[in-house]
Amino acid sequence: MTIVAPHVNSVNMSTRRQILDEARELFLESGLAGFSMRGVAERVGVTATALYRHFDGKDALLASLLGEAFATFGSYLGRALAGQTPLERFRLTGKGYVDFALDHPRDYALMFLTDCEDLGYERISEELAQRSRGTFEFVVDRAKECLDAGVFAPRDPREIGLHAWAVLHGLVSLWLLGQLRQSMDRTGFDRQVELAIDLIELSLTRKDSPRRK
Amino acid sequence: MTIVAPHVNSVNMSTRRQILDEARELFLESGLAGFSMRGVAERVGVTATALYRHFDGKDALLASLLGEAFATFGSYLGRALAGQTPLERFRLTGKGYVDFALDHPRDYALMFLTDCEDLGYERISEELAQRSRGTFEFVVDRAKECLDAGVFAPRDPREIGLHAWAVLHGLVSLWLLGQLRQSMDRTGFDRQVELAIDLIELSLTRKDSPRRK
DNA sequence: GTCTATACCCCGATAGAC
DNA sequence: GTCTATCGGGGTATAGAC
Repeated sequence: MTIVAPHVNSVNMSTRRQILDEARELFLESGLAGFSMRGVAERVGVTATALYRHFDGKDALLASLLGEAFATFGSYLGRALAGQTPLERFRLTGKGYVDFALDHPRDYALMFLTDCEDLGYERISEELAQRSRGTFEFVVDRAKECLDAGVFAPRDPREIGLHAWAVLHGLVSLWLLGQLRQSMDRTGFDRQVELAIDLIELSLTRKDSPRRK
Repeated sequence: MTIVAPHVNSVNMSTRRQILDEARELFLESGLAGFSMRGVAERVGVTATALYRHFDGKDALLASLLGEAFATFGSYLGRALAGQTPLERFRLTGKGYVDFALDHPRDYALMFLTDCEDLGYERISEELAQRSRGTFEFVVDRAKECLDAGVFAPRDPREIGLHAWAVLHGLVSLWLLGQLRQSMDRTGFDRQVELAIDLIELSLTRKDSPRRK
């Protein structure tokens, strides 16, 4: 536990901030594998042990980066609210999801491609878990909108949200992990994303009344 | 640079085999994070450096484990050929995929959840890349069967295969990485897998002639 | 050929001095 | 708050014993 002094001077504040900034930069450059306390310390200009006065350890530092990543992620999804119809907002949410993953691949990897136990943020701050749930709820809400409008055939909105999440996460992670590198280029991938969103919609829209779009 | 060992005598074979077995066991117990040359060596009863007489390094050792994993994976997919109709074989392929992932989570993680660059099997043996392509071709063939039978609406079979792969990979990887642990149990996950396969089928089957099943 | 011993450089983390 | 010193754990290259 860190006890904060009653008068937080600007020097302490900026040190923490500086560590965070250098940590982020190192992480973006080198990924999780190349991310080390010693590396961060060198950039900041202090010894590695000094970092432990500001963060509880490597995991805590990564958790802070993760928090920033989730904030950015939320803003990407939020753009979908500009859509004019429930279905368009649902589709734009998917777009935003993929855009975030491609714009911030390191962050995405930290958020969704790292084993929660592997480098132990199993008991990561409750604030993060909540933020994670929150973003999922956003997707579920988009699904509910479509259900209420009668665009989607009746189904559990959480099942819909999870399915859509799985489809796009699967595609994005295959791409980011290099599994598709030898069989398609970026253009081909973008087309596959389009197709995936189309197929999700196709499987969810009701067939009896063609009031879509 | 690389020492190729095409023909090895039986004495080497058994040592090599023993290393491989202990490596596999350690990997299954501890995962990639806990997998170390020193750990393997201790189990085998030799020093760590001795392993380098049999394998080019940690990556080469992991590549061998990966090869065995792909063999097992192939047998899981192959079961789908017992299906009576093209659509059933297509669906059974998906089942086999998920079954493999759940029965052999460590292997699955090594195959599909590890960055190809992270721990450098970027230029992994061509044999492995071919095996990987081969399993994908199996899925594509199942899609072709359905297309030829008129069960699926006309579409590029490779796009279908990739989509189905992405859906199940996404679902499985969210599960294996613990992303769903707090929101559903194993039963719920199994139901979601069923749903995912249903939705894939729904989005691919032709709507004009109901000659499915 | 196969192994051991040693060594070098990486890492996370702690204890205690200033 | 930051330092030095240090521990335990890694991958792997080299030298040399058998």
